[in-house]
Amino acid sequence: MGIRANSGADRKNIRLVLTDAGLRPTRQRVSLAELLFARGDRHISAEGLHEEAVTERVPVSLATVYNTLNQFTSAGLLREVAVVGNTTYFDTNVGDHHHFYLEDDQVVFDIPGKGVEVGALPDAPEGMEIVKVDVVVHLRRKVTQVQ
Amino acid sequence: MGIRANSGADRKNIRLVLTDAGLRPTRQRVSLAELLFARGDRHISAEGLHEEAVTERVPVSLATVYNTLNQFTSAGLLREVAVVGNTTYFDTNVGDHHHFYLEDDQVVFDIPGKGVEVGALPDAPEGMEIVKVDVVVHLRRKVTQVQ
DNA sequence: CTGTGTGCAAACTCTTTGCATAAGT
DNA sequence: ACTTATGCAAAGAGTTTGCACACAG
Repeated sequence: MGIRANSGADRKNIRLVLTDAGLRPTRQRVSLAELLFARGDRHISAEGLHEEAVTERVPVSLATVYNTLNQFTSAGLLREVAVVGNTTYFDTNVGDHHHFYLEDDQVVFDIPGKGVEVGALPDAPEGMEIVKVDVVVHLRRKVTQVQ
Repeated sequence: MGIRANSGADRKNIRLVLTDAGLRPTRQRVSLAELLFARGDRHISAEGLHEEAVTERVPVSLATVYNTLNQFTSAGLLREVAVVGNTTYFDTNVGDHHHFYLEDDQVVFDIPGKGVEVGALPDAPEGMEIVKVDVVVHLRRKVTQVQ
């Protein structure tokens, strides 16, 4: 069912979840999972997570961060968030919910509460099935007149 | 108001629209606009448009295609479509509507008709305003059992 | 003629890959 | 021990940029 911060994202729990997902609980994967799931919902890029790992004295290479994020996503522990741009964001909240994208800062965050209701979903075309629905509300900082 | 194929996307019209947008109607820009707007709604990448231009004997460099697509987007003639991945897709339909993204083929197409209704939009956070809303319904080809 | 646009190649960013080394079970 | 993961550096996409030449008004 994924890793939830408030269910105690401690090492034991994390190792269990990784094992269940068919992923060896290596030092790097456990540490990255801790960083990712310790503080509840996060939206982070590979580069961002790597920097954080370096700061936290977790020895891990950028390539491994990419591998790990993709593996976690395949395992359903993370979800990729669609935004325009060349950077991929990963969301620790796997449930159905949607996102604000602040264009000025290139930052992603959850739309709080029941902010968006996607009404009737379209039927998937013949022979296809819906994998997920991403709603991204693009924001810009309001231009305030200087007085 | 943009360029609409069925309003006659001929050279005269295109030159006018470009001029109104503050863009000089150069050979390349007019030709690219023709390719983009000749056949109604399209979703195309820079690389794809460049290949098409080459096929159509329109002499234009890839860098110019990128420039042009970005300029058209700034001018409101195109709209960027949000999908995960490293390729940016541009949509000739600037109106409010949403997209299917076929993951297997990395192809974008419009959701036909009134397939999606985004209900109440969330309030933009303090000091910000909503620029646009992108809904992307990810599809996968249904796995059919071999018998 | 004057200023803007274009083409080319190089630079840049993000991401993936190949292979030797290290670590998990 | 055996297998899988990691790190490094290099390769690979996609995109942007700098500067000389070409073109539109």
